[in-house]
Amino acid sequence: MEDLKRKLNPSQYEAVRTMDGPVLVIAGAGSGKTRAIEYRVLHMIESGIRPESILLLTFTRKASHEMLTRATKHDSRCRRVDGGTFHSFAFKILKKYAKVLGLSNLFSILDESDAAEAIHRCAVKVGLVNKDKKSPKKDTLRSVISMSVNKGLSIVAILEKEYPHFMEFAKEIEALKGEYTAYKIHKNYMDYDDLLVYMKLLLEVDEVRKKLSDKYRYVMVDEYQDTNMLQGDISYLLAKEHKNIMIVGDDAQSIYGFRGSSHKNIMDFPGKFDNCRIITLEENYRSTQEILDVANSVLENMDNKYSKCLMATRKESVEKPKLSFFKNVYDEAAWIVAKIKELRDEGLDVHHQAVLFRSAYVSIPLQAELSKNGIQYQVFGGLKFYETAHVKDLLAHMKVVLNVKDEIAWHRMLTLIEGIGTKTADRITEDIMAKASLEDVIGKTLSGNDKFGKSSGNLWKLKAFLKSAVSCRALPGSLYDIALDYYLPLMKEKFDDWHIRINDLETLRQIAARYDELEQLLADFAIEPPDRGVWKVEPSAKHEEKPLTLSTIHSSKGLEWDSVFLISLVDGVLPSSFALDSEEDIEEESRLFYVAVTRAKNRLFLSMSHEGSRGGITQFNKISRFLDAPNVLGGLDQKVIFEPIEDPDIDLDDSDGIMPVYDKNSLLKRVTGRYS
DNA sequence: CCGCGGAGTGTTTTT
DNA sequence: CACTCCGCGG
Repeated sequence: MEDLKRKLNPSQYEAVRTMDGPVLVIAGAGSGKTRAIEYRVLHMIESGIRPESILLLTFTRKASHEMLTRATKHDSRCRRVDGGTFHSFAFKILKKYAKVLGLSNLFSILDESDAAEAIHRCAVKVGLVNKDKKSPKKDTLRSVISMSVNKGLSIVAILEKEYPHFMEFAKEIEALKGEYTAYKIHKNYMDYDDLLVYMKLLLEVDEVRKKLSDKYRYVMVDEYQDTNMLQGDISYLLAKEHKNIMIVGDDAQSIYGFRGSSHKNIMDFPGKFDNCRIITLEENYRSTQEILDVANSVLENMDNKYSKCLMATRKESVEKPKLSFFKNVYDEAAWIVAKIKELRDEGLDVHHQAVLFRSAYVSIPLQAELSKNGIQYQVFGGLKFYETAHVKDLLAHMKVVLNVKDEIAWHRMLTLIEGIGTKTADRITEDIMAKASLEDVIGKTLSGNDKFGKSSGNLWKLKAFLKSAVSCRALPGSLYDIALDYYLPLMKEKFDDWHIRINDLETLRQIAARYDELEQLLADFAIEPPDRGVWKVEPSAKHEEKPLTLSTIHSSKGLEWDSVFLISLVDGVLPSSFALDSEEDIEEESRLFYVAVTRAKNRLFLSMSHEGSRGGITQFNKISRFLDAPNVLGGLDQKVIFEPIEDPDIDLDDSDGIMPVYDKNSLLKRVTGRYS
């Protein structure tokens, strides 16, 4: 106990010691909330609480893993604490209890593009694919329906705010939403939202809720400012019986509004329970005051209600945050890489440094520069490799082995085959849907007669693949191997750049080989997708250096580094141009900036480049509006590294006075040896 | 009915 | 500028 008191400040200590009843912890950036949770888990277990009865819900799998690993170092029993994301927890529970809702516990998860595909199928059924009127596309429909589910608002309300020009389709989309829901139930599909919707529904069943409350006596939810209405409801329901719940969050770091999260959740929490204890962690242990000043002054400039002002506990300071301007992104990338190497040479390993950005695409020039310099890096956020067409193709071949009714997967597989288009694939899929098992599909649907016209000749390979797939359905690694054997020729047909794409499949192979259950592999891919692997650097990376982190700001949440580079601080990138017409959205962007800045412990480098290209033409980039304010700029050390200068060639004399050597025809002759 | 080629469009953040 | 949708030829 004395030990705890020494390791924690009074607020943290209070949070750790308060085990029973509802607790709200408002924790500013860098205030040691991870530490508080870590020690709270530890303290609970040492006080005799069974680790299995603790549930730790976090926003990303990375976060929960990190927390539990740290606690496990002190006490190995911490490993038995249950935790994960809301989605993965819901999946786990639904596997066990789906039958209570009348659903099958053998369901497949639809990721976003699968869901869009499914919605498209329903849209065709409902007649929402209009030729004359410009009807919304499948991705738009998916997004509207999902937002309406997550925010608990009507389709009309969502359209009003996000897609007013599609207002005339409101009734049809409302109908589509119903159709889509029915479709998923019928086909044993769940999309991401369903996991939460059905989890909540389950918790509303008294018997189930009591059972789960008996098991999970203590609930903790981290990053609560990023939960949406459904996740909030799930949290209340989980604690309804015993009220032992601690939520931790920071309204100034709410950055997932686009997904329906609301910092109102955190404000409303104390009202949901009597005698909710509120603990505030204010002191910042992470960053220097100079860095915090930048963060503070950006929030100051918003007309919002963040009362918090971060105060550093650290007194020493390394250097003032620096703002640098460059001519173009290549100069920016080159300077950053040079700086990273400089810091490394001073003894700061690259793995204590990170480069953060608003959108993944702005990191591409930097990635090129890093590879050129042989620096290992790892990218978080942005396009996931499991979302790429080739990975989805291959996974489809594994999905149908698990769930014969997965018509989206069947359809995907079939259209890969030459001679089979949408229509034929529809017909075959329909036939498959009437079969009870994979064996039936092989024996009946693919029985060899040519009821599917000229494409039938190409189906025998599929049949052969499925035959061998049946025999190794229990072994994800082997299934992967035979699926690749079958898919590789198709992939070479489909993609010119298959030799690059095959790297992702190799990653997939390594992952698949680690699983001994197909179902778990596929679920993890949908719900807790692995990050893209460490980028392999040419021949020999120097003695297995841990990689540099490149990350979207969203994915950097909760993490910290000694030195942070925040790049592309251009108005239209951060804040994103999508946010510009809504005050509310711009505020969220400013919180994003705040999150980014507060990741840095000692050094912060802000940068932008002036030469932008939008839609083909170059334009002059303006500095992010968040920086362009006296109180922010005042706290920065500014360097104009490359002024946006004119192209030096312009200063050369032009060709006046030099006689032409070629005309067009003689030039052609000179170059090609031919006259036109 | 497949598949190719041209036109057009919108381009973020994540489970 | 990459991807999707549409229209046409085979």
